Amino acid sequence: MEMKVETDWIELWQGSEAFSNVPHTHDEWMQVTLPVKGVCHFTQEARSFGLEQGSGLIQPPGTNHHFRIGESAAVVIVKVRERGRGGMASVRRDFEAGAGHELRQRFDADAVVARFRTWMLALIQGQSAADPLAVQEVEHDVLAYVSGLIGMEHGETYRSEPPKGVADPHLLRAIAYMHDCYDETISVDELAALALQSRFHFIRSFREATGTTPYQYVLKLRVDEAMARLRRTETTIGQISADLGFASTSQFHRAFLKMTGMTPKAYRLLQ
DNA sequence: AAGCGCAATGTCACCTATTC
DNA sequence: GAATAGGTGACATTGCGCTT
Repeated sequence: MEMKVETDWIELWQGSEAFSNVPHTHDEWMQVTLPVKGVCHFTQEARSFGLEQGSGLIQPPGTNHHFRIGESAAVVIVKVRERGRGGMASVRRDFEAGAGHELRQRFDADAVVARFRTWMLALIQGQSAADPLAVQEVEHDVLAYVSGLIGMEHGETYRSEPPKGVADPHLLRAIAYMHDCYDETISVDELAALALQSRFHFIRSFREATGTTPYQYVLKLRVDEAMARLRRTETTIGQISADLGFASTSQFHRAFLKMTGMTPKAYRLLQ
C-alpha cells in the first residue's frame, strides 16, 4: 500500500505491506528514509543493510538505492528538493557542514507517523483549496524536521521543534526564504513583506527572535557556505564570492574576515 | 503595550588601486 | 590574473517618539 503527496519542493511518501522498488537515483532530491514499523531492507550503492524501526537514513542527491519491506513493515520517506523556495538549499548545507559523514539518525517512529498524517492532511487540504500559504507552511515544517534530523548529534533522538524564539509563521517564512535565496540579492523590504510587517518592525522582531539583524543573518549564511566550499572545493575565491551573491571579492573578503577573523585564502590554507 | 515612522548613525556595496 | 585593501555613496540599523 502506498500513499504519496508531492509539492514543488517536497515529497511525502508512505509504503507498507510488502512493498519493493527498483534501483534508482534522485538527482535533485535529498531523501530521508524513516522505517516506522518493522525492518526496511535497504540497498545503497550496491551495499545492503537492514534499517530497523526508529533508525533513519539520510541520503544526499545522486545516491543509487532501492529497498523492500515485508508484510508487517511500514516506511515513511521524506524528500526535499535541494534548491527552491522554502529553504531547501539549507538541507544540503546542514548535511555537509553539520552532520559530516553521519548518514543515520535515530528518530521517534510514533511521532513521525503522527507528523506524517498531519503533513499529508494539511497538504491535501492546501492543494485542493489552492492555498499556497498552507502548502508553504507544511514545506517549512518538513524542512525544519529534516534539518533538525541532519543537524543533531549521532545517537540522539530528534524531537522536532520550531527554531527557538521564532513562533511567528510569517517570520519563519521570511527566514526560510533567506535560507533559500541567500546567494541572491535580498532586500529587507522584501523580507518584511513576506513577514507581513513593516520594514522597521520586521527588523526588530527578527532581532528579538534570532539575536541578529536580517542582513547579518544572510551574511552569515553566505560565509558559512563559503567556508564549506573553501574546505571541499578548488573553486577560486573570486568564483565562490560571485556564486554566493557577493558583488565583489572585496566585499566577500571583508565579510569573511569580520566573521572568521581570517581571510578566505588563509582559511583555505589551514584546511 | 504593540506597531509604526523619521532621522541619525553605522555598515555595506561598488569601484578602483595595490600587492603578490 | 587573483587576492587584498582603500575611498565614497547607498543602504541597513538603531534610538526615539508618536499613534492606536
